[in-house]
Amino acid sequence: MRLSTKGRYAVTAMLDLAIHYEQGPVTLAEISETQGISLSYLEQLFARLRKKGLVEGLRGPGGGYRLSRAPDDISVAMVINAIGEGIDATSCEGSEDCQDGERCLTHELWNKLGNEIFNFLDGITLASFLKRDRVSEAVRRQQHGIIPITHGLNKTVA
Amino acid sequence: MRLSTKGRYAVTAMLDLAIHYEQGPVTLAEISETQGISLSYLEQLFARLRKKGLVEGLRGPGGGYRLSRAPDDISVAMVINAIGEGIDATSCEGSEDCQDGERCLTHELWNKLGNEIFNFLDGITLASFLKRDRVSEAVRRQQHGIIPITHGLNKTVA
DNA sequence: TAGTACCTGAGTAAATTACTAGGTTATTAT
DNA sequence: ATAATAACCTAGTAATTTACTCAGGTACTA
Repeated sequence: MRLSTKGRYAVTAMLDLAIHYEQGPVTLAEISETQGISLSYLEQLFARLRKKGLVEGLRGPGGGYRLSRAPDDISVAMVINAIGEGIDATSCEGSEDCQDGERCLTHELWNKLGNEIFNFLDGITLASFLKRDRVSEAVRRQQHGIIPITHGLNKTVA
Repeated sequence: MRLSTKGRYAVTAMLDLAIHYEQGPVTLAEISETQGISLSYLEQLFARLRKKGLVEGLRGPGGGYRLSRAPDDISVAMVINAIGEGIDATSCEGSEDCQDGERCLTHELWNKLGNEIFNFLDGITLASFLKRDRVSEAVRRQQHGIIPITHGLNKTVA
């Protein structure tokens, strides 16, 4: 699980496709211009998205890319996952490297957190991401019932 | 907002301190050995954690590091935020670079998502992270009431 | 006052990110 | 047919970040 600018590029580009869903395909040249991302870099990102079955490429004039599923059937987690192939895993997955019990524990715990973040992002689809009011409402609802946020750090994020 | 191996190093190291909370300080040499992280690298990470007021350093024999707050008062978000100083922000925060409306929209939307991830991680404290059963329960509760997870992607995460 | 451990900064190899260049296919409009 | 279009593919590369090393300091305490 990894979250960086690369993932943001992919998500914003996918949002572009989601906006123009059922309006025909969108060319990478258009996305490149609108979002200010290099064309060839986009091509590399979309090659991965295509291999994961998230988008379809249509060649020739009037061609471009379009989502292969409905916007409400593609989650942010799926996009980020498709991009960052190097799933990390940092060795230690049951066998070797794990000598003492404690190390295994923290690894397992971290994997748990990773899964939870993934599940969280998997609950946000491209469609819900566009209707921002709905998203923020849903997430606000999520926040209830768990450990309340007591620290005033929300300003310093990204 | 950024999530990488660096953040994991910091979180696992902080968990180590959380485990030995009220048992006196823990030396970086110990963490380095247990977790398999370079000592000097740890020192650099802890310098930042100290500047953010998350840990206290105690010099001299029998010294080491300890949490400056209780484990249930330090969130995963705070740790990750303390480490990754380069808050990203990728230009475009109201003024320049934003020419067309659409670009502004996606940027704003992305910032929204970033905040939501942060809030999510801010709800997970070092204490709750250790009591894993509690965490997973809390997160499971979170999952209810929002967009249900329909995709079976949980295996391929990190 | 010696030892332990924090602290600082400079440098560095490896990996990743973001991008460039130069092609080849496939499709469509003329 | 043919020319334009746009996906597709491959390789290389500068910039940045990550993870680490080295060499010193500084502060505390037994």
